[in-house]
Amino acid sequence: MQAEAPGRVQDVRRQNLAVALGAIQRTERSTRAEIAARTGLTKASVSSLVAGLLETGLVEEVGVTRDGERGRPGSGLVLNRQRGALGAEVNVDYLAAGVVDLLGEVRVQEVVERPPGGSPEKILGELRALARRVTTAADADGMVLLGGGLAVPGLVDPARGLVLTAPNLGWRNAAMAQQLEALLPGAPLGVVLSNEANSAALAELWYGHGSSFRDYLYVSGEVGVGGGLILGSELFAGPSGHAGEVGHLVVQPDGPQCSCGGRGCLETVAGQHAICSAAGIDGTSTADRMAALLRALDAGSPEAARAVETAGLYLGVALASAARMVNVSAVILGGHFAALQKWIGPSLLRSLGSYAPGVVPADGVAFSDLGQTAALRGAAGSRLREVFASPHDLLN
Amino acid sequence: MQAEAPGRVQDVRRQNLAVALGAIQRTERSTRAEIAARTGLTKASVSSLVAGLLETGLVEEVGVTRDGERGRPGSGLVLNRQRGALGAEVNVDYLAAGVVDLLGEVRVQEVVERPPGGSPEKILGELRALARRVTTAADADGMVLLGGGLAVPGLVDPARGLVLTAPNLGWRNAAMAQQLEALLPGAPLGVVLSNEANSAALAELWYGHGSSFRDYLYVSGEVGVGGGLILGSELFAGPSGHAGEVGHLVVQPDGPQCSCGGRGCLETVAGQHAICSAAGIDGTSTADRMAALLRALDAGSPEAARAVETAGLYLGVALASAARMVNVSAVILGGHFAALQKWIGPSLLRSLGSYAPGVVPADGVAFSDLGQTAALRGAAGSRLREVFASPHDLLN
DNA sequence: ACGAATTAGTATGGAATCTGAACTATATGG
DNA sequence: CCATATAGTTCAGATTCCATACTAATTCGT
Repeated sequence: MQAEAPGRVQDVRRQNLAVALGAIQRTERSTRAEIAARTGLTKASVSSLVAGLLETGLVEEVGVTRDGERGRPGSGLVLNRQRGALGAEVNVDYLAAGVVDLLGEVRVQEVVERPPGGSPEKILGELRALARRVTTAADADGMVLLGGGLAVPGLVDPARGLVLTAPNLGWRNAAMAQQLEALLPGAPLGVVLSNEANSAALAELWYGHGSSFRDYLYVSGEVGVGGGLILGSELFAGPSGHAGEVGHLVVQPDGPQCSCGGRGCLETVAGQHAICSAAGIDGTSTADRMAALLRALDAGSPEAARAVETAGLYLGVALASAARMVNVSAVILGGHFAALQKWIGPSLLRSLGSYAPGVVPADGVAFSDLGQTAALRGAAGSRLREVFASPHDLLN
Repeated sequence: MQAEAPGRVQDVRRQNLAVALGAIQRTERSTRAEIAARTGLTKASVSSLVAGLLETGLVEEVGVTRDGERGRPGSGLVLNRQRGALGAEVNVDYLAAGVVDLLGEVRVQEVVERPPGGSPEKILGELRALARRVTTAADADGMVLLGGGLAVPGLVDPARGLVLTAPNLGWRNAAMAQQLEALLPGAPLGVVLSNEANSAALAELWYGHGSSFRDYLYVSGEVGVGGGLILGSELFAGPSGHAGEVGHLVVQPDGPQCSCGGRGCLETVAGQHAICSAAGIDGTSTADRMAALLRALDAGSPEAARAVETAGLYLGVALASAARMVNVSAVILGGHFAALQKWIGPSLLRSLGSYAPGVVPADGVAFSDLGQTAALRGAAGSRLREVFASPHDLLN
């Protein structure tokens, strides 16, 4: 019995605005009558709700549509493609920004490679310039941006605009509320932080394999191994916001020390550094080493193949446990795991089948094909989702 | 965007009835004015809501209460202790039933030891006789039972009244909707099935260490190792209802075969059978063997101590992973783990600290002291919680 | 002992919002 | 060109909340 807030009569309208908007979102073109039929609201209510939605600017009335054969045609209602959200990502060796419209389509997008390192202020300055280019382009297209999301590879506190820790960026307790606001000055919903793996998991839901799975564990293979958990088509963040972190599940009780202080974590055998080292590959930057690893695999290097196979084996151990723990039957692999699909897939499947038979079937394992801008899309998408969840907030 | 139901004006009242009832539940004795102050509802609304609650019979008006110094005293409102729910449990070697009132107090309770084995029909026949004794006693006390819960050590489908699998009972796809109804004929909310570990986890929340933790993993050590996950003071069941099953997390990638088909599961090293075997203890029944184990430990047997220590070590491995996966920082151990607290505690803490330092601190590890009737209380309690969540349903 | 002050609870009117039924608007089809 | 069908609007009625005013019951101060 947590402190439940009392309901007001007005809350009913809040909810029904969202219900009506949801109905419009789910089809290419709706009419009021259709919305009434699908939601169970009366025509009268829908009329009134649609009037409200038109006022928010989220919905547009387009010409008449003849749906059936006889009778008066309805007037078409569609989502306004001139409304959208900014998505951005700071990662170890690149910055990215883009604009996604209400239909979920990426309208503008730009990725800038950059050498690793730099203070939060410096990097956000660069990102700001990038964001300005992107939003200016969107503006020229007549778009209005309602809010934005910024994904970073680390733990965040979205409410306070704080990056708690981002080990691979070298950030710790970075307060960035002001810089976030500066990315999208005056936007109704502001810009909020999110975790890169979580955003990528959501991008997968909306733009990737989400059509096949409602519940899955997304595993992002970067320098570290991150994770995002999608349950019931929603991100499940856990009590303090970082559930799904598979990178530090214990897969080798007597394995090597991990940077987290633990021992035998998945990351120590399946992270990019670990795989490259095991394959005997070195180089200056991580990106270079990964490229070299792929070349070695293509060239048929048995050493490289064995390194990746081992990673797949332990990935299977971790995913077997993880899937049982949260009761999901699907896994989506992104980042370097997606790039290594051909080589890591077989040992992963074998391992999953042997450690948790029947839990994650072979067709429950998928590899992402969203590429580098997954997190950006997820970050923007989650802000759009907020809009869909409470359109009322856009009515002054 | 799942199919959201439209809201009606009446739903506001549904919610506010629950809010008002919640306010009454949280204090020993309330007045209308107090409820208004605490919930934010107006006095007028509270008056009307309380009238409704009185009609459900869940709340009683008791004499006037002088709360402050001056002014008209309020009329006291308390939960009706004559309303309650039946809780029952079928376990490998005992049956249990009891009645819990709205205050959460156990009013009647009875446990019957019985030899393992028997068809679902036979066992539910015995349980029915037990339930009748208990409900008759409650009836004599003037109690009205609104519903009931039956906990079983296995996976259940509460909606269809089905026990999917209960390996230690030897049940599989047992349909028991009729027998459930017969346990409490004509009760407004019927009797529903639940998983034993989940119910025990909830009992811990309401009657045990729940006052210290809002988020924790409960681990039930029985013949198998079960688990229940509490997040935000709610049971988290996962997409298909069996999240939190720590018994089959992989703790030894090259460990022995498990009955689940996997390999190196926690259950193969920390289940009752596994511990007793490792300690070199045999006997006819599991209960006998556990008793012998405790005697051996008390007598200082190094073999027994080592067996339990090993179990604690691997329990730590599993819990380190589990806690990270769902992002909780507390663990409550029940069943034989509670009984073995003195011997298993140190190695468990050591292991947790070494595999996931900082994730589950030492004061995040607690041992249950609810004993055998935890599941019964949890099962009844969850039905009562339903009543508190929607008192409206009890109005004609 | 009695009125002022204080607090509890109820009654009444107004606002928001849904429903249902009646009504208007605009098509198709013989 | 009128019957039929479908879309959308209007309006009265129901529900439930809030705000305010009112009545009820008690303590405090003189």
